[in-house]
Amino acid sequence: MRTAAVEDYAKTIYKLQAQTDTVSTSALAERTGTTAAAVTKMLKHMDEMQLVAYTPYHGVRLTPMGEKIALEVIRHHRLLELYLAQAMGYSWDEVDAEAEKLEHVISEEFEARIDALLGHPRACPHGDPIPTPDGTLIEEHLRTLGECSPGETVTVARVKDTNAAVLRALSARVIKLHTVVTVLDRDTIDDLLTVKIGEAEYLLGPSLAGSVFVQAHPLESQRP
Amino acid sequence: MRTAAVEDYAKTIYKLQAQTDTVSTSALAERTGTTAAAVTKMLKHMDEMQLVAYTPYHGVRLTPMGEKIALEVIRHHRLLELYLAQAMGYSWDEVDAEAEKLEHVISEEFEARIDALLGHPRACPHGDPIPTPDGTLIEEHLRTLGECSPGETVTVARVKDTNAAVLRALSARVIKLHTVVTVLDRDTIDDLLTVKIGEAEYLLGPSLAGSVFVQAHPLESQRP
DNA sequence: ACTGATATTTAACCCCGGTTAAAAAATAAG
DNA sequence: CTTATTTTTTAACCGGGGTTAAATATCAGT
Repeated sequence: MRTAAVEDYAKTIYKLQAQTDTVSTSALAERTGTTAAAVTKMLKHMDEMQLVAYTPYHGVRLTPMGEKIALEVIRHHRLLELYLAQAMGYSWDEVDAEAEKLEHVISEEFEARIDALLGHPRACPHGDPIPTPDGTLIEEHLRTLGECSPGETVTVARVKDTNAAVLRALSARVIKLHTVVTVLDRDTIDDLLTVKIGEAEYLLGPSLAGSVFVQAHPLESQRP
Repeated sequence: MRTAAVEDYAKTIYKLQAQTDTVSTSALAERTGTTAAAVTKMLKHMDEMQLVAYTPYHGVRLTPMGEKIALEVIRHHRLLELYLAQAMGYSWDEVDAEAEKLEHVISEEFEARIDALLGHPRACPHGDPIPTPDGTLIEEHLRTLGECSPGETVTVARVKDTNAAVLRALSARVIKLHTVVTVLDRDTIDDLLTVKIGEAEYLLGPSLAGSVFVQAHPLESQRP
C-alpha cells in the first residue's frame, strides 16, 4: 500500500541519499522522529514492495520505483508550497508545515491545476527545484553564505526550509531569494558574518549563514 | 484521537440525523462503505470519547462535542468545494471527491484564508450552506423538482452532491444554481418531468428531478 | 406469546505504524 | 585479536480501522 508513511519514508530517504549514498537506519529514525525499530520494520516492508534495496545492517537505497514515488511527493510538496505562498498569501516559514500534510492527499488533477495556475514554475519559495511531472530533478550544489569569503558579492539562490524560526529570522534581515549580499567580514572566533544588503549591514550567526545557499553574483562574475 | 475516520463518522452521523433522529448501525455501514461490525466498534469508541451517545441496538446520536466536529468538517468540506470551483476551475461534479480528502488535513489557517479569499461565502457550489466558524448551520427544507406540479416556475437553490454523474447530467441540461425552471408536464407512469429552461425544453427522469432542490421563483411569488 | 427474519454485537483475526526491551551484529579501542 | 561500545534487528506488545463468522437482540407476523 502506498500510504502517507511510505511516501514520507521515500521522500526522506531520497533527501538523505544525496549526501550519504547509502542511508542508515538511525539517520532515518532521527529524521522521521521515530525509533530505529520502527524504521527497520518499514524498510523490510518497503523492500518487499520493491521501493527500496535494503541490506540489513548496511543501510538502504531507493529503487527506481521508490525514487519515482519520492519525486512525485517532492513535486507535490514544492508545488504546494509555492501555491500557498503565491496564491494564498502564506509566508515562506509557514508553507512547509501545510504542504507536508497536503502533499499526500492531493490528486493528479489538483497537481496539474496548481502547476498550470503557477505557470509551470521551476522552484518553490525556498528556491528548491520542482521535479518535472516525469520525475526529473536537477540538483545543483551551491555554497552557503557561511562558506563565502569577505569581499565576495553573491546572490541568494536557495534557503534551507527545515527551520521556520530561521526563515523568519532571515526575513527580518530582508534576506530573500535573489537578494544580493556582500560579505564584509568574518569573525573567526564565533563564525559571525557581517554582510551588507543594500545600504544596511547585518550580523549573521552560523545557523543563519549556513541556511543560505548562494551563487556568484552575475555582476561579479563578469569581471574575474 | 481525532482521526480522519472519526471525523468522517461524525459527519455522516450528522447528515443522517437530519432525517432519522437516531441513526442505525446499518445506515452508517452503508454510508461509510464498511460493515456493521466495524461501525459498532467505532461507535463504542466514539461513545468513550464523548462524541456520541450510543445505545446498543438502538442507534446513536451526536453529543454537542460530536456535532462540533461534524460541523467543522462540513465547513472545511464546503469551503474547499467552493474554493476548488471558484479559484481553481473545478466543475461541480469534481469538487466533492477532492474536498473529501482535503477536509481532514487543512489547518485552521488554511480554512481562514480560503474563507477570506472567497469573501466569507454562505454556500458551496451545490448550494449547501456553509457552517459558520462557531458551528451554526441553518438547514432549510426545500422541495425537489420532482415534487413540483406542472405550471410551477421555480428557481434551483441546491442540488444533491452525492452522484457526480447526476451532476454532469444536470450540467448538460444547463441546470445550475439560480436557474429558473418551469415545470411543463409530468408523465405519471414513469415520473418523467418535462421542464422549460429559457427557450429549451428538457425531459428529466426521477433521479435527476429528485436531485434538484428548488424554491418558489421570486417573480411567481409576487402574483399569487 | 411464540417463532422466524432481520439487525446488531461479539469474537477472532488482519494490516499498518508505532512502542520498549532484549538479542545480535558491526565498529572502535586497547 | 579480543573486548567494549554502538548500531541495528528481533520480539512482544498496543491502538486504529478494518474483515468474516458466530452469537444475540429486536421486531414483525401469526
